[in-house]
Amino acid sequence: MSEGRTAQGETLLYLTDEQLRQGAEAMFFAYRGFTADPDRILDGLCYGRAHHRALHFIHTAPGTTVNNLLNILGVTKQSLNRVLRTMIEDGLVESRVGRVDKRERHLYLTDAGDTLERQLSDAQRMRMRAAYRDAGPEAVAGFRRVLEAMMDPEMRKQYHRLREGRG
Amino acid sequence: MSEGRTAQGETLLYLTDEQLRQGAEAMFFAYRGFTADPDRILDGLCYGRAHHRALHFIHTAPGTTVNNLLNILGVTKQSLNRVLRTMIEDGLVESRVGRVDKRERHLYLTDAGDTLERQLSDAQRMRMRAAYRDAGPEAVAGFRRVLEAMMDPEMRKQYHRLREGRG
DNA sequence: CTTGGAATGTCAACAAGGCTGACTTAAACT
DNA sequence: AGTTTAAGTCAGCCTTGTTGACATTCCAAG
Repeated sequence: MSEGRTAQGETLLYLTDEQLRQGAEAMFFAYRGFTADPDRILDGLCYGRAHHRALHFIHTAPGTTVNNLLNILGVTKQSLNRVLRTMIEDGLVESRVGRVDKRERHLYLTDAGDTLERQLSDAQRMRMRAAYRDAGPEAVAGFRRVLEAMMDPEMRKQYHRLREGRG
Repeated sequence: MSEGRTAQGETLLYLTDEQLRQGAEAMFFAYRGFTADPDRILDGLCYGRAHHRALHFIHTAPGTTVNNLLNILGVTKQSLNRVLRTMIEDGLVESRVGRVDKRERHLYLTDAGDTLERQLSDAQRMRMRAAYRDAGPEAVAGFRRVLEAMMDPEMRKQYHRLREGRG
């Protein structure tokens, strides 16, 4: 099992414990880079990574309900409510009572919220664009394939749901 | 700039803002999966993700100094010291005074520490192994290439330094 | 019409794990 | 001898996650 060999004796180098360990380290270091630029921007403001995540997914799925956002982010409503409330107070997010079901709140970005979201995402995308360009299209395809395989099934559903109705 | 076209007019689909946005979402959801299994194990014990990270890198680089570990993890010594102290008290980590420079402390896993590290890493690797197998070797190579391109230069150095003297 | 359940919001308390700043100790360097 | 460096410690703060309890509002089924 820790040999990385099939019954046929064919060596699957990329499945050795050592390779997997290096993959985990790459994931760790890369995620740090992934979040570094938005984090730096948010440092000055009184916001954090949690605010960025909420902004991102409200931008992606405008009009989403609080419950839906909860499932996407995987946090408790109390935790989300804290960041959401400050952003509503600060005029970045608008919460509209649902028309069909008035219990639900639908979330939208205001112009100010859109501006901040754009700023954060631009910073993040700049790094990703450079990484994608360095690695090339085939590598990017593989990157996406492995990431998707690594998700929990629940999260994979969310991921695909978000992609519907876009490109 | 948000068109994803070169000066030659060649469309680089994988560099559109929309593709990059989806990549960011994939990264977010995948990282959740990446940490989910060890987190579940640590839930029962009185440890967290920070302990896992320390265990992992002490395992990877036995005899590392505190300062070195600090740089790898990218946290303050106070933050690291908190998790390190509990694990030393609990007999998972051993701190030996340096022979050449007695100011330094060199960190090693005890047998108990190695056992826990193994347990956590096995859980994490099981998911990665499945993801790697699903995606295939070429995808894995691309995955690694993009992750590496995404790191901060400082972290990329650390990453390579760790790989030296291994496979 | 009433009642049960669902969606949301809120309050309080707590924990993990980051951070800063100040300070000590011991060892090493110059 | 004086300065710098590695490590550890204490105190306090912030963000962001957690539970649990409870209020409100509304839909829908009986």
